[in-house]
Amino acid sequence: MGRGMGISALDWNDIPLLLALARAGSMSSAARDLGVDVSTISRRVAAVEAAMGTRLFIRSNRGYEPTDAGTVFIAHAERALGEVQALQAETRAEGEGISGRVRLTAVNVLFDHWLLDHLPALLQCHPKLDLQLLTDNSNLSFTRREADFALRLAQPTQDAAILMRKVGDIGFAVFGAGAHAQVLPERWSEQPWLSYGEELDGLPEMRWLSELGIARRILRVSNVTTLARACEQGLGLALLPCIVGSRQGLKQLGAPVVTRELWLLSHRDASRIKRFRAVSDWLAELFEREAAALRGT
Amino acid sequence: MGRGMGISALDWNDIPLLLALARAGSMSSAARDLGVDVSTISRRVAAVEAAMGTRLFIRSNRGYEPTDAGTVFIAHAERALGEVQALQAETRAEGEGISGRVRLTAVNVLFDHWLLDHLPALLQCHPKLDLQLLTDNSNLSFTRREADFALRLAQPTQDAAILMRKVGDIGFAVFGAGAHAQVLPERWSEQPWLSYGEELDGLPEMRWLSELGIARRILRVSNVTTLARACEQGLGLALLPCIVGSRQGLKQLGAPVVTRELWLLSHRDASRIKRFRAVSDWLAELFEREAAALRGT
DNA sequence: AGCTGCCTTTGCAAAAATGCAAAGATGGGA
DNA sequence: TCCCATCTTTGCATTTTTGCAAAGGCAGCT
Repeated sequence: MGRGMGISALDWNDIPLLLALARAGSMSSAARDLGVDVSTISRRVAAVEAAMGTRLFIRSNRGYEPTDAGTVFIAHAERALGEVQALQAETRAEGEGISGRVRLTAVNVLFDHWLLDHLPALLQCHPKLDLQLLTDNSNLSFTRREADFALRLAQPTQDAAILMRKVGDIGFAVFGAGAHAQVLPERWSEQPWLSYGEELDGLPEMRWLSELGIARRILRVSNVTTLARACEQGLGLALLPCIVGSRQGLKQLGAPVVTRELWLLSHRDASRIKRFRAVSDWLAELFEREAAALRGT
Repeated sequence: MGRGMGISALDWNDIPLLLALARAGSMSSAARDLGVDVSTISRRVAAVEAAMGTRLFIRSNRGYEPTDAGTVFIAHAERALGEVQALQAETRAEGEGISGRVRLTAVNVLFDHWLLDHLPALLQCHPKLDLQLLTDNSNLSFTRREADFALRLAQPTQDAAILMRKVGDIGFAVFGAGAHAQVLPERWSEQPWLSYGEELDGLPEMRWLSELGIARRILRVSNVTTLARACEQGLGLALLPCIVGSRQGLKQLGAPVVTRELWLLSHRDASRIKRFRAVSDWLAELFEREAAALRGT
C-alpha cells in the first residue's frame, strides 16, 4: 500500500517500475518506456531501496545493473507481475461473461410496481448487461423476436419455437382509499366503482366485476396505473393487482378475489446464450422468492 | 503503476486494499484496519471496478460481499500478496546477509593511493558493511585480533591461527618532477635524493638506494606521502611505489627497480563468517584484476 | 582537454490523492 | 414509526507525488 501505510512500506506500484528499469537497463530508457520523469524514477528506486534496507541496483555511466539482492527482487517481481496480469484478465473475463442486450417485455404494472425494485440486484451481479424493458402492446411480436423474454398474464398459445413456463400467480384484490377504505365485502356492490374500458371486458378482473353486479361505474380508464391513482384519490373501489396496493396509499379490503397465472416466454434456442440463461435463471429465482408477495397472501 | 499509466490502469496498491476489504467484510472495518478514511476506500474500490470493467462487491447495509468476479479477483490477490511478501522477505535477507564490522589494516600508501578508489564498488554491493581502515603501526596486534584483515609488504612469520596468502607484488620506481623529470638512469647517482630516516634502513627500498651509491641525500622523511609530496616539489629524486606516482604530478623515470610481495592476513576461523568471506573474496579478485597496476608494468 | 551520455539532486509549481466533515440513502431491528 | 449501522457522495483543505528545469558529477571516448 502506498500512503497511509508507513514511511518504509513498499509501494506496490514500484514493483513493475523496478522490473521495467531492470529490463530497460538504463533510467532514461525506462523513463521513456514508462512515460514518467527520470527524477521520479530516481526517487522511487531510492524509496524502494530504503524500504528493502539494501541496494538493489548499481548505478554507472553504462546504466543500471541489479545487485544480488536486486536480482532476487526482480525474480519475485516477475512472478508478481504474472499474477497481477492473470488477476486482471480473469477478473475481466468473469465480469464480462454476462453482457449484451436483453429485451424483456411485460405489462407496465409488473415493471413499475414490482420488477424495478429488484433490478438493482441483477445489474449489480451483471453490470455489463444492457437490459431493455419494453411495455407490452398489441404491436409487439414475440414470435418475430422483437423481445427476448416476455411476461404474460395468461397461458400463451403453443408455439414450437417458444419456451413457456409458468412462474407464479398474480393476485387481484379490492382496494379503496379515504371514505372507501373500510367498506365490508357485503356492501361492495353498492359502492361507486372504477374500471377499465369495454375493450378489456374479456379480462378476468372485468368478468369478476360483472359477476359482482355493481350498481355504479363512475370511471373507466385504460391502464392499471391510472386506475390505481384514481382509487387512491378516493373516487371509488377498484380491483387491482395486490402488488400495486402494497406500494401506495391504498387499503386492501380483503383477500385476493382473482388470480392470474404468470408465464415467462423465451425463445427455445436462447439457453445457449450465456446472458439469456443468466437472466432466465435470475427471473425464476425471483419469482420463487416473491411468490407470496405476487399472490397477495 | 498508479499515475502516469492511464486512467483505467490498475493501481497495484489497491490489490492489498481490496483483499483487506474482503477480509474485513465491511468498509468501516477495513478503514480502521488499514488506517485510511472510508471515503478513500469508497473511491478506490470504485476505481478498481472501473479498471476491471465489472463490479467486484455488492454493497448492502450488512457490508461488502464479493461478486463472482470479485471472488476471482480476491483469489488472485491472495496469491499476489504471498508473492510480494516473499519478495520483501527474500530481498531483505539477501541484502542483509553481508553486514557488520570489518577492520582492515595496511600501510597508508595502500589506502590513500589505491584501495580507496575501489571501495565504492565494494560498498555498493554490500551497503550494510561497517568497514574500518586502520593505519598499520607497531602498536597494532593482528594476533590479538585488533584487526580482521591485514595487508603486509613482506611475508609474515608463520602463525598457526593466521591464514596468510600472497596476493600480488607492489613495484617501486625512481620518480622526479620539474628539472629532475628527465634524468637518465646513468646520471641518477649524481642527483640530490630524498629518502626515509635511518630507522627504516632495513627496507628493500633503502637497501637499493644504498647500493646505488648516491652522492647527496638532501632530505629524510618518515612516511611515503610526505616523500611523494617533497619529490613533487622538485627537490630531488625519490624511490616510490608505482601506485603513488601514477596519481600525482610525478614522472616515473624508468621501469620498477624494487618489487615487494603483498600478503593478505586473516584469522583462520574467519571464513565461517559471511562478511569476512565476502571481503576476502572481493580483495582477492581486486588484487588479481589490478596486478599490473600494482607492479607498475 | 573537451565532449558526450549517463545518473543525482533539488527547488518549485502543478497535479493527484487523501482526510475531514457533513448530508443523504437504505434496510434491518426494536 | 423510529433508531441504528452501514454505504455514497461531495466540497474543500491538506498532504503527497510528480514534472520540469537546472546544476553538477563522473567515466569513457576522441
